[in-house]
Amino acid sequence: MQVKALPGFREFYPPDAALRNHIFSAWRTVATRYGFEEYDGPPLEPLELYTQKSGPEIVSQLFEFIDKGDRHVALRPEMTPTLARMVTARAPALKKPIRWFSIPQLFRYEKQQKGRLREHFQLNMDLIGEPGPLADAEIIAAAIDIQRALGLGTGDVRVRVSDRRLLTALIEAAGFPEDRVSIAYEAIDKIERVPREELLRRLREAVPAGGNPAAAERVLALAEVRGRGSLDQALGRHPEAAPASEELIEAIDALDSMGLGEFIEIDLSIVRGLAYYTGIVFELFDAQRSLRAICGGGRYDGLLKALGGVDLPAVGFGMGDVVLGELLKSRSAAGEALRRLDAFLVAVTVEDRPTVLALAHALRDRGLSIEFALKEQAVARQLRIAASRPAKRAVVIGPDERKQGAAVVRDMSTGTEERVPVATLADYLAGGTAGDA
RNA sequence: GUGGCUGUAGCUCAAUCGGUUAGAGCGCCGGACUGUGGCUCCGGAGGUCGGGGGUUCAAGUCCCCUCAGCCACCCCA
Repeated sequence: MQVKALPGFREFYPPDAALRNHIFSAWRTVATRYGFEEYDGPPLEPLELYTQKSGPEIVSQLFEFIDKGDRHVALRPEMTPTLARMVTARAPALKKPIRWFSIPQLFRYEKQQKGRLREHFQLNMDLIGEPGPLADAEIIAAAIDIQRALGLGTGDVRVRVSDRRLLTALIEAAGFPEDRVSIAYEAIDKIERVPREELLRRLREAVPAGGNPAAAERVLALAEVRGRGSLDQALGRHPEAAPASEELIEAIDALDSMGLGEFIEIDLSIVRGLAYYTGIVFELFDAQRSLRAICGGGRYDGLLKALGGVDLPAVGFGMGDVVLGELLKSRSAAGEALRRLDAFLVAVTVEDRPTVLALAHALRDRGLSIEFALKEQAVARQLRIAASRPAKRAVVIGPDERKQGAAVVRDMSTGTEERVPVATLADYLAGGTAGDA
C-alpha cells in the first residue's frame, strides 16, 4: 500500500492547481487594485505567538511540536499575530494607513469536514491605522469585488454585516446586565443552531434577580434584526443606542455609493466568535447558504496593542480558498483556466525531425507554447495527440514543406489549412485567431 | 474530541439469498489508418472489493476492530 497524504492535506492535480491559481490571481488582482501591497511571514512560529493571543486552549488545535533546538513551535494557524509583529517592528516608518495583503498557507489540527481541512490558503487583507468607517467599507468592498472578479454576482454571494458597538449598545439598552454581554453575544451567535427556548433559558439565567424580566426576550429579538428597516425599528425601541449605529450606517452608505449595496444585508446575528473584534463585523456567504462562510472579518482596534505592539486601529478579513473553490465548482465558474497549446508540431518523417526541433525552439523563444511528438508516430496519431492536448493549431512539416521553406498550419477547431512560410510562422501563430485565442 | 452514515478500476456506478474467474460506461494505451485529429469498430492495461481479524464448505455481501471520507456537535480560518 502506497503511503497516503495526511488527512486534511490536499494534493493539487493540474485541474486543481489551475483552479487555485485562478483564485490567487483574482485575489492579487483585486488587492492590488485597492492599493494593497503583498507581504509574507514565516510558516513556522514560536507557539507563544498564538497562546498570548488566544490562551493555552488553542494548543490542542495547532500543529505544534518541540524542534531540535528545544523551541516549542507551531505551524501558523492564522496570519494576524505575524502581521501585528511585522507592523509593530516598523510602525514608525510605515505610511498610514497601511494596506497590506498576504496569501499564507495556514494549518490547524482539527477533524476535517467539507470546506474545512487541516490546511488551506487564506487571503488576508488588512487596513491599519484608520479608525473611520470608510476603511471598513474599503475592506468589505474589496471582498465583494473579488467575488465579482471571479464571476460571482448578487445571486451567488451575500455579505452580512453587523457592528459590535451597536450590538452592545442595544443589548445594554434592552436591560441586559452590562457585565454579561458576552453571554448575550453567544446566544445571538447561535440563533440559527440552538432552539429558541434553550437560548431564552440561558439568557434568563444570566439576568440577576431584580433585573429586567423582559431583557432576555429583547436580546433574542436583536438576533432577528435583518435589514435597514428592521434596524430602525430596533433603534426606535431603544433610542439610546442610536449613536452607536453611526459607523455601521456610514459604512453601508459608502458601499451603496460604490454601487455594491445589493450585496449587503444588515444582520445583527453576525457576531464572529473571536473576542477581539471591536466594531463592524461581517461574513460573506453563498446565496443559497449551503456552504460555510467564504470570508469573515471586521474591525479589531485594540488587538495590535494587546499583542504587545503599536496602538493602531485596524480592520481586515480572511478569505479561504476551500469554500470559495467549492462555490466556483458548483457554479461551474471554475473551468476557464484550461490549458491550450499555441501549436503542436507534426513531423511527417524522421528526416523532418531536426527541422521540427529547430522550429519548436524558435517558437518557444518567441513565447509560444509548443509541443511535438517525442517519438516517431504516424501523422494521424500526431494529430490526434494535438487535438487531445488540446492545441489550437497543428503545424505539419514534411519533405515537401522543407523544400519550400514552408509549413502547413492546420486550425484544429475548423480543420482548415494554410501554407505559411517558415519565416513568418511565429507571427502567424502569435497573431492568429484560431480557436478562442 | 463526541455521535451517526458511507467505503468496489483514474471517475460514475453494477454484482440476486452468502455461491464458481468481480462487471459496465467514461477516461487511458494500442490497432484498423505509413501525409491529416474529432466519428466508428476492435484489442489491451488498470482492482490485495479501504485495511486487519472472525463466522462459514464458500464472504465484495454477515460480525468485530481499524483507517479514511461525509454529516451533526464542539470550535472556528
